[in-house]
Amino acid sequence: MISTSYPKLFSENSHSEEIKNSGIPLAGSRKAKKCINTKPWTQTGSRAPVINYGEDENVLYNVNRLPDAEIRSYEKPEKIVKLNKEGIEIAVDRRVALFFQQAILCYKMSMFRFGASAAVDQIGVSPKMTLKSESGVKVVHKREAAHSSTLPTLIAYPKDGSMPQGFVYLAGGSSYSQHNSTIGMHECVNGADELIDGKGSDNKLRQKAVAILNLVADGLDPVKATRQFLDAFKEQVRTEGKRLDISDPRRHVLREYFRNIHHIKGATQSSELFDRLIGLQIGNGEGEKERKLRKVVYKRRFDIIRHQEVAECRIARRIEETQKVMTAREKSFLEEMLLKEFSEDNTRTILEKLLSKSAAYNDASYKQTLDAKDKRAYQQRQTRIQNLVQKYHHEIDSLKRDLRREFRRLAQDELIYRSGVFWTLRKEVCGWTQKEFCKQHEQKSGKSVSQSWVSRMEHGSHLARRPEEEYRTPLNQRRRYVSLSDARACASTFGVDAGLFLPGLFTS
DNA sequence: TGGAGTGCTGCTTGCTTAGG
DNA sequence: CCTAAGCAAGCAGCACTCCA
Repeated sequence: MISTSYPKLFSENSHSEEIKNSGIPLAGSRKAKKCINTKPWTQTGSRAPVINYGEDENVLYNVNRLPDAEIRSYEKPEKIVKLNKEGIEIAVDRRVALFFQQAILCYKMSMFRFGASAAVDQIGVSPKMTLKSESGVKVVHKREAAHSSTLPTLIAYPKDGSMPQGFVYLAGGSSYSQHNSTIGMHECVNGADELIDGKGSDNKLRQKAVAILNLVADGLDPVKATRQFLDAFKEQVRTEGKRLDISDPRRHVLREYFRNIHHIKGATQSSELFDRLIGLQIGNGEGEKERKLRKVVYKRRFDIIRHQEVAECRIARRIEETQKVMTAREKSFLEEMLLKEFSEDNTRTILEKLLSKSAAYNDASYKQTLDAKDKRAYQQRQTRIQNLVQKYHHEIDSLKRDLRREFRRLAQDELIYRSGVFWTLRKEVCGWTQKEFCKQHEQKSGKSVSQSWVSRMEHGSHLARRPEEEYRTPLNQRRRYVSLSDARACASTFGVDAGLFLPGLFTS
């Protein structure tokens, strides 16, 4: 079985300990982060939301150019909902995707009992939208920032009673930003959300979702859990809808929700939707090979997703620690400095996700598009950042050292993940011996490899057989790192998509 | 000054064999 | 029979020297 030869790296035990140790208690007041209509370098959260506003683009970008009749029509509930149709569709999609992600992160974390609290972070603010015509017809749409997640603030309580007040589960990582990103829509949409979610102890969706996650922590499969969640979601929408007056705009929102849920529910019957969410292409078939592939690869994928998230939180905590002594302005300068410092592809991706901020403004091509005023602002910031680096050079040097170590570790973990996938595919999915693989590999890729080569490829997938000091050959002779080009060539031999070997990126 | 030659080092890899 | 590790060959990169 997998467990006997699975490296410690991905064990549930080590994860839950680490998550607990870096857990931070719930903060008091709600913080909202602006992510559009600012300079690109101050766009906190610009990467987290899919869209900022849910309205139809034709209206959104023409608020001053619409005919009177159309403007007036947007006072009617059904038209308000139609205006936000796309936003609602994305919101429902994300609710399901984000629940699935949360389920993966909670899977087998039986050390914790989970609970929920109201959102304390909000990425994206939502100013009102005014539709106005030349003749003076004016309709104001009050917007509210609607969280896409049912459980933006998931609280974990260690069952051993060591932290009775609990802590925000995996706060600071990129999944946390995803769960706290919002879409700005007419207030009736958020109103409908509030009806569905409830406050946590009223047997509405939030409470039901937490209950499902607690089952997941005890071993319920995240895919099954997501299907259960969808059922609960649908049921809640139906119940709330029935209670509302026919003229209530929220009723129309709920009806639109219902249509979307019905649609997604169809998609969740097959495995393709879940494959896509964790970045796998297994194929649309539900045959024997696909079934087997899912059974073994999903577990690996869940593990690496959780593992990355824990690492991200650790990195986020380390950055926060350095920021503690700084003013708010200096804090944002520090983030920019890091984005610039770690600009190689792999580290940049991690940091961008983590800080919910795109570093594109540092690219030469972007700088050329700036007008004179913006260019000056950009330059000014660069000077200030340099001053910051001088002021805190001691703290910043130490932070950079630590981050480099973290990134190296992450890269290492990814290699171990790949070698695990290799072993799984050869043994569990294809049922080949190492020698058989050599034969197949030569036939399919033309590259001749030895049995030892295969053994070395798989070395990372199991724990060391003996204590390290007992080996006479160094590690680099026993292990071969699975490079991306290796992965591609081997994927074709196994007859699977090369994406299986790549780290699973979630809803990004 | 630059190119060829030399030896050192570290890394990868196939062959062989111990051990399950 | 299958897999992992020890051993050693082969190879690339590098510093260094020598010579035209």
